[in-house]
Amino acid sequence: MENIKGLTRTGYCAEYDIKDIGKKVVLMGWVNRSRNLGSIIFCDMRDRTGLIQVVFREEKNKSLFNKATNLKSEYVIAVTGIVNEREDKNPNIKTGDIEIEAEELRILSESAVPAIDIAENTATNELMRLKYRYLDLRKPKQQYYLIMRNKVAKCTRDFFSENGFIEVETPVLTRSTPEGARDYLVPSRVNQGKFYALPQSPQLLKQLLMISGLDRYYQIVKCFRDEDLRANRQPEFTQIDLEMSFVDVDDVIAVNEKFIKKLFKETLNVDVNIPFARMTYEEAMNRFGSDKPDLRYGMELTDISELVKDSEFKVFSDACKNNGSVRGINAKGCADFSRKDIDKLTDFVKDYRAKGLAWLKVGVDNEITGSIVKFFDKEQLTSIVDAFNGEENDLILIIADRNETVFDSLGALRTEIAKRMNLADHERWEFLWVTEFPLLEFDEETNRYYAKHHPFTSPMDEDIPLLHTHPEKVRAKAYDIVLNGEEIGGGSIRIHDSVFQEEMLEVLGFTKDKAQESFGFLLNALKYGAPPHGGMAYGLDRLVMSITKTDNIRDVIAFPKIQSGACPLTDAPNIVEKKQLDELGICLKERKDEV
RNA sequence: GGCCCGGUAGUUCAGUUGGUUAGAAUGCCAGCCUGUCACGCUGGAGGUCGUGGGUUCGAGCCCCAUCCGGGUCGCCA
Repeated sequence: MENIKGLTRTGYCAEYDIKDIGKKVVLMGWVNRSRNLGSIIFCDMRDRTGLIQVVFREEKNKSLFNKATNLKSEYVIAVTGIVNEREDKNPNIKTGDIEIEAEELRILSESAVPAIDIAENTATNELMRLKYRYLDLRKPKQQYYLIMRNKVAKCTRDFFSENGFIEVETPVLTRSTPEGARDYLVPSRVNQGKFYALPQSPQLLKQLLMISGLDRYYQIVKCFRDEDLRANRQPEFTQIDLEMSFVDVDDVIAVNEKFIKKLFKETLNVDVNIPFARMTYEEAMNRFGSDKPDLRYGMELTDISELVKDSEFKVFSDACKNNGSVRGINAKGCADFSRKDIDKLTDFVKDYRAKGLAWLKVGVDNEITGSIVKFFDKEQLTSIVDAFNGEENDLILIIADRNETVFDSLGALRTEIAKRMNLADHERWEFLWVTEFPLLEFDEETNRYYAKHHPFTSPMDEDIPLLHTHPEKVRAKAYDIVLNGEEIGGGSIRIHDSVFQEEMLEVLGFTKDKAQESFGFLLNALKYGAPPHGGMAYGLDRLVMSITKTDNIRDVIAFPKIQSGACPLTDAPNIVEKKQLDELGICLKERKDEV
């Protein structure tokens, strides 16, 4: 192996073009591919900017040529040479008009045969890719994700700095607070038997910063939640977190629309129109069965409860009687779905606790067929189909159940069918604010109310009188920002009155003592002149996913974890030395498989 | 914890009703080749078919259990 003594890189591989012909250059990078034709070798060299072809000719320099015959995939090399125009150009790569006529070659580092394909574009299984993540990240596509993520972070810092926000770091070793996700715990050596918790978000600390008078805070910050992983959920993820003093809902929304506008201009050169559409939670649920509707396509829900509440079809009439409803969607042009297809959709909605899926097809001459025709006369069927604006070749899918189940399953079904029929225009960016979320949710298992957002969210002023009489009807000053059917962020105006905050905790079932024990530091702080304040947090990873159009969160994280929460590269989590446990005063229970 | 999909050569995959010595592409090794660009041509090496058990004359294929990966429901204030 050789060193780079005396060599200074003149530029990146893909930075050169036809204008540089005749220049002497020094390049460093990886061997993407080498093609040996016998007396001439073409070597594609790669760095993070792309590829450039290097030529070695036996007739020109025998010893240099012989050295080049040793080049293999992923060797690291330094090449000195002259930029030449190619005899045969390659329009498929950026530097296809030129090549480097090699004058010197140094092999800086050899490579074992790569465990995964880098130059090939094969879809290697993810476990392998993550185990060799440093190789996987050599792929241009993977580098694109990280480069885009950096652009988002840079633009975020630029925007919030320019708008008077101050970036403040909050602790990673903090305390566990009740409510919310499961905490990651860190044992304290100095205080044995006590634990830090990693933050699920810096929520309370940023409120304290408002009380401190920082006025506007932001932070790009890691958050941790010990819950099961999903395609868009990692146990550690990054938030763009912000908080503002002396604001109400519209103020927070206005600043964030400006931010998003700048972000999309600078990352994708896309002009988004502001202000964004707004919709209340109630409207979103009624029209789309979801609090994060994708507005790139229609297929809205239709409520036919009134039409069928007295029908002889028990499934429909019972649902209406039991405070539920009968609703459906019209899958335009899907009448060619087979029974098997529809059975699969039925299984699909069962995942969302729906007990079944009723369907009607509109055929030639408006002939109506389907699973429920025998329960209705012709006139009734026509009125149902009309309610859906059903036309020839439409498939109408109906669910009768508790409202919650109806919305969950139809909302998911709408998304599923849109995916199957490719209804979404992938070039469109549909932003939406969903507002007026319910403040509380009742949990039947524990028989109490939980904060839907978090316990520090302010109710809407006009709903405060309902807090003790009809808690479920109280709406919150909470808002989510939705992009193409994905929730990319959310926030709320917070309670800034300590007495009212205590009252809220009481509604949530906290005794005075328990509230003081858990949130005493906040309740105390609120007594010392807390300004009205509110804020937002974006899921940075999800935002980058949207911008880069990937549906896998692992793509936008350099070293992500697999579904079990493990890191195949470092083998974390792992066992530790007994000595470490002793110092922490921790002794492990025997594992079942060791008993 | 439930449900669905997957696990066969270094990698990506095929493998018929259960039937001879488990195939292909790519990668790798050797040789040839002066304009390739997924270079080409010739030859070669490379497999506990995730693991364990069962059914059978015979299992990559069927059955049971189990492990691993992905998706999803629950969960994620």
